[in-house]
Amino acid sequence: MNYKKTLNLPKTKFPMKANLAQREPAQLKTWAEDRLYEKIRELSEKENRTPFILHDGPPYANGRIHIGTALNKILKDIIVRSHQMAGFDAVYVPGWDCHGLPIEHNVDKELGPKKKDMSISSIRKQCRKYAGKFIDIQRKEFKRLGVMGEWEQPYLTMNYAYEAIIARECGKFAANGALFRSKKPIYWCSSCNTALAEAEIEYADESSPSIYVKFSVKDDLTDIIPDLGEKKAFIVIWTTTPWTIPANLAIALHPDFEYVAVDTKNGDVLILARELVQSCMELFEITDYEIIADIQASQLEKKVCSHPMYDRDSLVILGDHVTLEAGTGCVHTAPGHGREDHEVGLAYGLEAYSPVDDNGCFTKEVEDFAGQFVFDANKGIISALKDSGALAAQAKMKHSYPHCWRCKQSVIFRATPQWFISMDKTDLRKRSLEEIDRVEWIPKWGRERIYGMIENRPDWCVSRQRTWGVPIAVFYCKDCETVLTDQDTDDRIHDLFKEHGADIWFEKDVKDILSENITCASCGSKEFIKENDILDVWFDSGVSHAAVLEERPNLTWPADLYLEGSDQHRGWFHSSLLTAVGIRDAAPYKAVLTHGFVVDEAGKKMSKSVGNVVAPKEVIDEYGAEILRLWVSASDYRDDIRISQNILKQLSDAYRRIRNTCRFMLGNLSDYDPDTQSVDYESMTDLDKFALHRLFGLLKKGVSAYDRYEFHVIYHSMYNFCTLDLSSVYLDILKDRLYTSYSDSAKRRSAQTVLHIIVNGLARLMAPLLPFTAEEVWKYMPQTQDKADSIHLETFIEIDEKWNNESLGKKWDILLQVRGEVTKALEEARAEKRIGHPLDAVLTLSATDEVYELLDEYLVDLRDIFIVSGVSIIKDQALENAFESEIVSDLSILVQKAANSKCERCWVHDDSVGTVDDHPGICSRCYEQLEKGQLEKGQLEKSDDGSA
RNA sequence: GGGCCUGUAGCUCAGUUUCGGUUAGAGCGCACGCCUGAUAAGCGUGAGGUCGAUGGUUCAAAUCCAUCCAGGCCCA
Repeated sequence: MNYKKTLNLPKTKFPMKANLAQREPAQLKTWAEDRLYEKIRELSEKENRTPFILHDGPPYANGRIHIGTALNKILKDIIVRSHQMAGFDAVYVPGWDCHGLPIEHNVDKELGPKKKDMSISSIRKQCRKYAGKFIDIQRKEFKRLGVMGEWEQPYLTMNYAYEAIIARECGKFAANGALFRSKKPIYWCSSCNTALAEAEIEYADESSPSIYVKFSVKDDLTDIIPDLGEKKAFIVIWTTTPWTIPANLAIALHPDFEYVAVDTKNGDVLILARELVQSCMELFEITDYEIIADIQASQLEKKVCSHPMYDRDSLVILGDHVTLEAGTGCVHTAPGHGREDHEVGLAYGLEAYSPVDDNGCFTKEVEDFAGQFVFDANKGIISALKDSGALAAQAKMKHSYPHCWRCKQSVIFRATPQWFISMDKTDLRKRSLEEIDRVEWIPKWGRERIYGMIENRPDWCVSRQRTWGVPIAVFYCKDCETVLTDQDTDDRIHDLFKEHGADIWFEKDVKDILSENITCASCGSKEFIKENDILDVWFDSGVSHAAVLEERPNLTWPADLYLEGSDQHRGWFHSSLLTAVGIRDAAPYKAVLTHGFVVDEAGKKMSKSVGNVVAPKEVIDEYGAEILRLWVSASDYRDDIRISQNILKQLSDAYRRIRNTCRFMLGNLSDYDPDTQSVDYESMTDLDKFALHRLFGLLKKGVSAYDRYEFHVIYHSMYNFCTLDLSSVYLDILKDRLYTSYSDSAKRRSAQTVLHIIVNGLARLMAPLLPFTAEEVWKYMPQTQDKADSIHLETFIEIDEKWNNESLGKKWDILLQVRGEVTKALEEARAEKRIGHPLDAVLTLSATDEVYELLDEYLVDLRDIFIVSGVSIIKDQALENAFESEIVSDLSILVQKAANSKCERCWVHDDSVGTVDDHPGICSRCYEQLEKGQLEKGQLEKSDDGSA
């Protein structure tokens, strides 16, 4: 007889093969059709849940998503989902950053020469269209990752209402006095007649004049150079841009370098860095010289030199940017023509003097050279210096020089009027630093990072001479340049932008917007200039807290959490903090979480040229989004995280293991109704209680790990639970009970009750990490009265405190340790070919003390626990030829081949096999189950003899 | 060059903080074996680490200190 049919083997339609790449899109479609996200919102509202707001940092609407974007969005989704399941109302509004140079740049390229004939408005329309295209592309990609949110109502920084708020917030900075206009050097292309951004600069080698110039010191230096006598002291500078000499205002020395006075025996004493004396003297062709004094840079600070060409002073200042790599250690400083020059100049109150016009020609301020193109003027300037005796040496030098990306011409650095938000006029810096300490930074070092940046940053330059962005919507007085601050005007601008978008600014004249009776508060003038510069895009995204959190009724200000890569300490966290503190005097977030960057298996950054880039689409197509999510879940994202085929392969193996474990449990629940057939905790076997004890540990750990955003802890615990606690112990032991017991037996129902609790708890725990798989498991779980249509409408399982059974746990820890020794003993016997399957064996265990007591307590269960055909125990006696445990003291295990016949049904070797008349091939236990099982089903007519 | 961070088996992670303390753990992968009633599954056993390097403090260092190397982000 074939007894296999009499067993209760697992039965489920839950597919073993995940087929994620195909199944996921179908699942997404179903969720969308079922309006799952809306249902979650409705449920949350009905239950009046506490909101949890993760505010999305907007990705830039350009290009396809890369693996880093995927990481970021998946992390956000895990957090949103886990908070929803923890009982919050976790609304997620995704956003996009739409303005800015890269889009304008790409549109430029698409338009080509046509652009010249187009109006600002029509170029802006093209940019808007371009951004819209990539928003659609990225939205599809994000949705494909399983990220849930308000995809049909995202926030876009180019939405009219958003643009209106950008202008409004900027206006508030103008009103409170933080916004001011000042000159700052920027890259300028004289041939294209335009300002250039860093990203528009290409570097190429170029040959430039290299000159050394003597600046005579006006102040008396006899204190510093006692042997100076009647000789003249000069500070020598070096530069490769002679045309900036007319704009020289200072000479910078390094505060820590050693300087010396060199007597050149011709009446001059030259001051330069000690380390560079020799090389300079060779250059100057001076062979006879003598160092006559050591000088500290600080001794020269604020001394005054004469400009070598004009009747003007040049101040000696100190700066850390000075190097000894080339030159003299004394740096020619023209604050209008160099970034570092400008910054160090600010500290000494020097102006950004830049007597150069839009065409790159000197203005009329520059005697002798007015109207000359600066590069052409180099020659004349050099000869003028030579004539006046200020030129110490000249040469040519090849070096890397910035060029315009479009016309390839050399660019210049030139100070132009820019708009700034002051860090200090309104105590913005101080207040921001105070706010930083009210925010929770995760990991903790985030605080140091952003604190240092805010502490040291210069004023925020918010103006860009560009087209695609939101204008700095302010007017300033034509006569005195005072910024107009007028609430009515600001309100009107806001309303205009809200209705027409920011384009309106470029289409209207001053008089269209300003009412006629407005006068300058400072000088009474009625003439105003409409600013046409646009705002730094960091300002756009930086005010998202105002444009999104404050505007949408289902969101909160401040947000509970911002979550971005660690580059955003300089970026969005930073700009958001400044705009929020500047206007609202508080940080817009309660906590800030950062993640690292995705690197390759060797820890190197990804780059196209190296060829180590992993694209999300490829991973999704090959493995499924779920594997990408598992990768995010398994990694400690606070550091950089690695990805490679090898890692993905490993995760996909791990996924299969989790999936199969669930499948096996589902298979054993096919005939179980949780509503009517569940067994009370008190009536369960100890093994079942132990399984719940372990589940308790997993769930507690998992839920608290979600709370701390430590998802890799959940992944590892969950995975280890599946393999160690379930697969190799609980489920393995349970097989005999589940298969051989009759369907409705108490022992089987006890096991099924536990299995159902485990799948239920496990599926819910994994739902935020693996939303597709959790839903699939959910679908195949037994129906119950209160089971929601989707697992994502549920919360984490309610953890029953009585599952926590420490004393039982301790007993089973020992039993499992003994079991581990038993498997070793069995393996030894198997290697000696004495047995094959463990059920071929019977065991004799010798133990002492508490181990013996414990084994004695569980004696009848040991056969099941060890999955062998028989176990007997002896106390305090030696066993011949037995396996001696090295881990459990005084434990030895004798493995012998089972002598009894093997039951055809349960495969256990038992002495009752052959004693049942009608069924000579099976054991009495099986016969009993068979009988009860048949009775139950009413299938066995001849069993009504009263024996059952 | 500066600021912040990281480095533990081939891979993913524990252990490092606050308190230095047996032989540094787990799983995967790998090798070998068992089973064929989770079967494109399941079970078992085993081999893998000078804890990035060097120096120091200490009776004792993966853990504390210093320097260096490698890598990442942000500045310059």
